[in-house]
Amino acid sequence: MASKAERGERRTDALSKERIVETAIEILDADGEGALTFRALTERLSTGAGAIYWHVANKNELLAATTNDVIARAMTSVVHTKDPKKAIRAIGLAVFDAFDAHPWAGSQLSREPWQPAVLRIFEAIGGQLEALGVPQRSQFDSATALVTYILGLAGQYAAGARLIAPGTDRSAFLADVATEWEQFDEATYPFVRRMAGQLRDHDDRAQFLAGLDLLLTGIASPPKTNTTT
Amino acid sequence: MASKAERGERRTDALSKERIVETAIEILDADGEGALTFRALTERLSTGAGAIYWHVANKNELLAATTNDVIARAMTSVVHTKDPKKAIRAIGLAVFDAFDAHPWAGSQLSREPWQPAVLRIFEAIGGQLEALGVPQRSQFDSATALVTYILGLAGQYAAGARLIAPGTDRSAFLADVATEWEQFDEATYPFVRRMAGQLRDHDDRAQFLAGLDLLLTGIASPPKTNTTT
DNA sequence: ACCTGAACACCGTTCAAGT
DNA sequence: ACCTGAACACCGTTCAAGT
Repeated sequence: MASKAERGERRTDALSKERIVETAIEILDADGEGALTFRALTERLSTGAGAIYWHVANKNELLAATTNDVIARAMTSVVHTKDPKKAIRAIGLAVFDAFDAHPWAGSQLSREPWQPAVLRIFEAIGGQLEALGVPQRSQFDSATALVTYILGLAGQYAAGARLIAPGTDRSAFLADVATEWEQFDEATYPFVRRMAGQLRDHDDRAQFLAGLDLLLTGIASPPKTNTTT
Repeated sequence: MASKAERGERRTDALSKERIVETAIEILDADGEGALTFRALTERLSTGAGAIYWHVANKNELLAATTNDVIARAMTSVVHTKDPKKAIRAIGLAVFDAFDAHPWAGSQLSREPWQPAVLRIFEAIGGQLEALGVPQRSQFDSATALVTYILGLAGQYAAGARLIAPGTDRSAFLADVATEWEQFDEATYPFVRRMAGQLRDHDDRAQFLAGLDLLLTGIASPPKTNTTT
């Protein structure tokens, strides 16, 4: 009655959805979105295309699974706090760091926001709003605004990763763009020109947090009653 | 010495980048992102693939051009106001309406945020911050937060368009998702469950504006000085 | 039940050749 | 200078056939 597993004969290299997802993440991390093809995957797993399709419906499902993996891991790393603002900041930074490490996940998330991964972020953030003093009727808008902001960042990060060739110096890249900004026409792009210096020196993570804090400040402010007085 | 144009012999059907971009927008609007292929384009323009490559470097450039067209048109429709908050709201809504009418543009924009279209939005919004009383050193963070939020929305809208089959009833779709939300596990998704009703009834445009106002409130609030007192 | 791998339909892009 | 359209390399997906 002893199963194969009990006899220790389990093949550790057997194909499974987990192993496929894991390998896909390795390819995505190493060589980016464009490198994940079924051919690359079959070669790496030394199998045929049909074998992968036995475990996974199609490429979209595979990408969704990789993204969920990465986000789920990020969410479990969030330390719990009583302070709701700190908690939301911690969630935001965990997601930010996940996008920083896996920019392809940002691309996937901003393209398919109905994924479980997004719902998890939505739930985690929403759960803090009560403690923040946000009235029930405003909680949906507030949580959506926060998630939209985070997804916006996700897309930008993914785009950055596509643009900055792997191995290229980030600050050199920013300096190049800043120099472009400085050369724009003063009449039509005065603000962009003025911001060039700040673009060159800014820190993405700090800037993300600054924006998150702006939203949090707005959310925690008492709503304007434009009815009486 | 009279040119062809002066003699009125200009062929109105001559190929040009403008005509290619225009046709691409027609295809994208009618049948979505997936429908824009070089084959569909050559058929519609009754020409060869090489002819298109003569005017346009590649598909990415073509998509960037279509998006810029759509956003540029949206930006010119923005009515000018003295009130900086109203002005930023008007910009946001113009962009929102553009994504509503052309969801594929949202997809493109959130994937390639270094495009001229984004810079135009960034400039238009940034130009209002001085009047809003935002200090110079905070303007970069504030403008970036607003643009990130708008790009986040862009991605979500594009995703929605991909998900909701053309011709499907939007409110029926939302009702389906809301019903799913109501059936989630109470222990792990209490917030999501509580929000199901609001999801069913919400208005995207109003919700977008609500989030924008949260950001604006945060931006207009005097910054916390955590040094003295 | 799970895997193999050739075959299919389709894609963006190139390029020798035409006008 | 501008256009034609066959050809190329590559993609996701299918499926008859194997174990």
